[in-house]
Amino acid sequence: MTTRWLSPEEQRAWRAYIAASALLEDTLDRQLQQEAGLPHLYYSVLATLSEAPDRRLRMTDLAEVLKITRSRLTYAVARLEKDGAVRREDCTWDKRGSIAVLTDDGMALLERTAPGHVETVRRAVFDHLDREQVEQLERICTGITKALQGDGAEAVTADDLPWRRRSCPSS
Amino acid sequence: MTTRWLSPEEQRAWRAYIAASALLEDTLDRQLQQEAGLPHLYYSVLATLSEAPDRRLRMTDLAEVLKITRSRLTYAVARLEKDGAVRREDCTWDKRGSIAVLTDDGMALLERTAPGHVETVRRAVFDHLDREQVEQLERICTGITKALQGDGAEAVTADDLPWRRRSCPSS
DNA sequence: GACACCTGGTTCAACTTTTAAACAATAACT
DNA sequence: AGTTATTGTTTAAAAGTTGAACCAGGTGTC
Repeated sequence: MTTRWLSPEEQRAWRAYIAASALLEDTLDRQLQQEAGLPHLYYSVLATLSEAPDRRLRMTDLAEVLKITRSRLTYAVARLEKDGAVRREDCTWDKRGSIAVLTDDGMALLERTAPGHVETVRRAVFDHLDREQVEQLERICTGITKALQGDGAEAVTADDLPWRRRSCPSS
Repeated sequence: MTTRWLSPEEQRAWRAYIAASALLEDTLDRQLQQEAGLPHLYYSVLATLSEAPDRRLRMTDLAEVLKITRSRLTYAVARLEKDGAVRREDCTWDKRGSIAVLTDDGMALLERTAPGHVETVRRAVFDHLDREQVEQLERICTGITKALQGDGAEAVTADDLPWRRRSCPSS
């Protein structure tokens, strides 16, 4: 089968994306490293936990939301635990399980550093987007995620989690 | 000053972006590692060189286009040189300079692996975007880049390079 | 031209992260 | 009961990243 190359417009968009994402990730990493002493991924772990019911999430769920491997997450949480921002608890209804819990210290760190982070994100991204573009950005990214997530899977975002199977044996 | 938090729409868009970019970078890395034996960044080095006039670019220019530090680039090019995909040449009109040149082997590698890469990008991104969205994506990303690039700087993309100062002493 | 200062690029050592594979424990299915 | 699948961690190796230090060469000034 002959290759379906990118059209010139697509190429431009793709290059713009590559540049922007590299620059953005770099900026976020530096800003957070500076202010919170954490790389972006680690901050995301805390942020995700902070919004979860009861500030706790099972490792696999957390990994799924963040789109990283469990192995990578184990490493990250180990460090966050050492920093005192996260604590691990055993899962009572599934003895294999391990639950990451945001500590008060972690919450405090988050609250202390969130404003700076949000400001960075805003300046980098949202300050120059109109309503329409914000909406498009979401749609575009959701589409990408869906495409990459194996088509059978439902979209998994933080919002889905409170009702997910592993969260709690409420049934 | 009170924090300008993200609106719910912005939050959704931001989370969608975080998820998509993590997943995308991961996918590209794996696909390219598999097919070309290179991570995405390294592939981008080759791709950028392949489009430069005479398939060569000064290190600083290359770093600027790719939005990475010179240090990081030195490391990357060192490996690519060891692989035989890139060769370094001395810059004749500026004796400090070092020029990265895409070798024939590098070009061959690129040509061999480009179809698979493009196919991945297409499936992940462009297959589910319409014309309008492609255009928006470019605009959004260009805006981000501009915002992060220090406002004084002109946008630097591969397209600008043939005419850039360091490329050639044609003046 | 001598001086100071700026740039291009590399090197180094420390560190962090990532990966993949293997593993133990537990759950779930048949 | 006996597989098979999942959860989460561990391990060792490799890779990548960083920042600072550094050299060599350019640029500008007086």
